[in-house]
Amino acid sequence: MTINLLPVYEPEKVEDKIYQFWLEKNYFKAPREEGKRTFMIVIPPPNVTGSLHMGHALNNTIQDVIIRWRRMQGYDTLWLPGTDHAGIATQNKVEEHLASEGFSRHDLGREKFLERAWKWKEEYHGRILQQLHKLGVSCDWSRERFTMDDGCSRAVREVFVSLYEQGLIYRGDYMINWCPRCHTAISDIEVEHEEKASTLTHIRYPGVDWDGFIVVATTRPETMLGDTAVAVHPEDRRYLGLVGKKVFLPLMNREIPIIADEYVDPSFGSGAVKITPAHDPNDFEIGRRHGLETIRAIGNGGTMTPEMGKYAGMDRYEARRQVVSDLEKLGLLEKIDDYTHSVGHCQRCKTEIEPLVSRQWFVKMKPLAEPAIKVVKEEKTRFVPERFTRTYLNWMENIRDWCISRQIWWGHRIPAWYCPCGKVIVSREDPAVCPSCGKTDLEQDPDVLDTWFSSALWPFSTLGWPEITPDLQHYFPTSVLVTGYDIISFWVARMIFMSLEFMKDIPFTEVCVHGLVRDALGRKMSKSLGNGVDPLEVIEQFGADTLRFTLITGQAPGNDQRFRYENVEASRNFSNKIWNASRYVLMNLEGFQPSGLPGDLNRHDRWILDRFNQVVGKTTLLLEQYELGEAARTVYDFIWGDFCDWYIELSKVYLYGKEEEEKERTKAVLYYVLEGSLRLLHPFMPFISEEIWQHLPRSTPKEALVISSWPQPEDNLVDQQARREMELVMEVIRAIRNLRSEIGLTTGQKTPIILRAPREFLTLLHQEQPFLEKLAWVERVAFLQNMEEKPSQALTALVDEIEIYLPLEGVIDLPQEIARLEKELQGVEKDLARTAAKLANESFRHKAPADVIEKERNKKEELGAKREKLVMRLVELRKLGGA
RNA sequence: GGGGCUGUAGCUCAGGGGGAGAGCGCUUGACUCACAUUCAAGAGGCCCAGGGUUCAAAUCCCUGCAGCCCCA
Repeated sequence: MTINLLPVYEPEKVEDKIYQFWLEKNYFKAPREEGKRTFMIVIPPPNVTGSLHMGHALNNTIQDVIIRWRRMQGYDTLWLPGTDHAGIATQNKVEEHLASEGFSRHDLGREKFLERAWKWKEEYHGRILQQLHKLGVSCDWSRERFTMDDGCSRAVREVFVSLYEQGLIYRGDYMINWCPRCHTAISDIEVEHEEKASTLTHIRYPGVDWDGFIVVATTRPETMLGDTAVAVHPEDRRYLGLVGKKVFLPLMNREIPIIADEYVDPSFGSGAVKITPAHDPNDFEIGRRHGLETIRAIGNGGTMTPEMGKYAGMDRYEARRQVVSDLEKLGLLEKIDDYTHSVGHCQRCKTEIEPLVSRQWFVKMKPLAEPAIKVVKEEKTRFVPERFTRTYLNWMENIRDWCISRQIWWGHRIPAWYCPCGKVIVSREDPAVCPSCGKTDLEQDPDVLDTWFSSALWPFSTLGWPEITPDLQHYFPTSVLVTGYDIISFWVARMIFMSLEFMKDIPFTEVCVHGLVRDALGRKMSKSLGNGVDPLEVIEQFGADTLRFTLITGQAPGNDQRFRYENVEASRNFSNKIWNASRYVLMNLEGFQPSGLPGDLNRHDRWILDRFNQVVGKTTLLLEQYELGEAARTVYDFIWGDFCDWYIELSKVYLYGKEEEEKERTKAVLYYVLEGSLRLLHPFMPFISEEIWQHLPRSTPKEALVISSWPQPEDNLVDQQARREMELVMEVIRAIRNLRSEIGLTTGQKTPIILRAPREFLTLLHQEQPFLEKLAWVERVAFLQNMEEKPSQALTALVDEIEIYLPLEGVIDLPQEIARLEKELQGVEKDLARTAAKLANESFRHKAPADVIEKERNKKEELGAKREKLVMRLVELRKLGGA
């Protein structure tokens, strides 16, 4: 075969071609074979708001590594892709776009607006797909889904109606979080809290029919316009006589009661608090307990309501200033203190949230949360790393009802209809007439559902539920969910309780949680900072394999990572290393037909095969534990450190030598290890591994690496002796190189070497002589007999009990050599002292395990021998140099 | 206020009860017949501080300090 590989790997010439090849051959399509063990992942559906960022690249790479590995292991594998309609986020984008044309969504109307939104979805969906292809993910595209496609919509409808029928979905007037900019209610977790420097305004409320006033403090003076009471703690002596009396609400000229409630903290401020049931969650609760009136002071647009007298229509911040200044004029402003408190912001647009009372739809959470807590406590679903179990449980155990209605247009319309007679109809089919009065002018609720409502059904809606499809029966529950820790409560938790409710089963057995990809300085990547790195750009410049490998090796389970181009380059260099190692092997495989490993393997072969075998075991174990970063590093170290740096170098002695038999044997081993390494590498770097694999000669008709098998450790490849011997040989080679560099020899300047070794090592060293010469640039190896005199003018090194001399007649710098050996002696003595102390310790000898003691004894012996040799050598040198 | 994570070489980070690791950077040398996106050698660290458990702690536990995150 002709070898036509360039000396530098060019991913752009390979990746698209290979991906097309995989697609054409349908390798990603899940076979759904009865009786075969299944492995399934549903993709966390990317939002159709825009393009994919580095976090998506990481998330999808992790999934792809896992799914490719399992596919190679022979599982019936399904990775189901899809996208999310992302209600508020997408609506905002489309509205922004409209605004640039000078329209609002209301100018357009609901229907036309939705057309625009679908168009938007089509465009970005296409972009996302293309990006995922570039990344090389092996999703089953024939099963792709969208949260608003017909099937998912049917699932949403079924779930809503069913929960409503069970009384688990209800509608009512409650305190919700309102975003005045998005103009919709949002759920508790869509509110981001931020510590903010603010002020605490102390206001005097004069007594009605009693002298004096009560001081209340607030961070939001404008809400006082909607106050309907002042509350104190029932046991607060300062106010004992006042409970039940009234105060005068300034500016609004209303009288409001003084009430007593346990909730009030008497140690905070004056011990009295203003109560605004319409604009504070706690006040709302107190208001309900005491039957207080709820007065809306702030409207949906963030401006004061028409009932607010002179403040009506004023922006809430302007009203704040005006209220304070008016109070001051009236002499009712006690003081203003600096104060820090946390303020809620809209997750989507960062506008300050307005808590207000509004009529919304809610999911009753307690009954749904209980089983969801149970399955995680019983480890039916397991978080990796485990610590995220706490995050999950903490949220689930403190859960509150979920506000699911959104006052936007893009999303699943709430399947509720209102009849003028007052009847509310929630049904699976669109109703034509009111079942109670027969009227036909029914109106559907204008609101849509929280995006996460449909995402919560994702693991089963994508498999066809509510229909019981073959896919659903075959693949559900899914195997693992791969996701960032930032959406455990948004998404993971909700999938678990929805799945338990509707599938009567967990949605997945494991949750593999990863961290965020930050910028090189450790900051979150964000649009506003402009510090985001576009994955596509990295792919174009360095290739998808490189990006994938960078993300995977930079990853420790559940931890954030920084994206740095230094790491990208390291990964790029690694792919080039693999490329060139493969070139070397292929160049030497002329006329080779693989037919398994030969029977007579030499030490080098047995060593690399033993190492390979170890790496297979270790990599597999790490993947099972979702330690993908460690797994990738293991493969990296093996390919570069063992295979390239050592075995390939050793193999040159055979391949460039004369023995035909040795050449054939070496070729077989090179082939075996390279081919196996490509298989280990494939989940991490699918493109380059497939490309090279396609160039390998084959005797079996297997057609692609992607569907080949995952290597398994084999007992007959274990070889402890080869391992020990090669470690020694490598150490000797390193020691010689070390000596050579002491005196600045270049690789071209070959030197003789004199060895003196115990008998047990002589055969080994004799056999390894050509390799010592090749790898340590030695021209001649001489062996000293036991009693023979050592070379006086020479550098010395010790490996085990092997003495290595690098003769240097006349040029040796004696004082320098003595200093070097003294330094080494110091190190040896330090180690020896520690070991000796350990062994001298009686409790160590009694309580430490036998193997540890044995090891320590051996160490002591070795170190002792080494010290002796060093001391002797120093004596000789000192005699010579007179130093 | 509750919970969590991190603190290891100049930088970024792995690891983890018994002899301190990688990549990058740095120093020195080499275009050695796969690769200079390379090869070889080297310098560099009381593994945040204090206490406890243990024969043995960088590793486990507690406290503190510093930074980050989540939840209320």
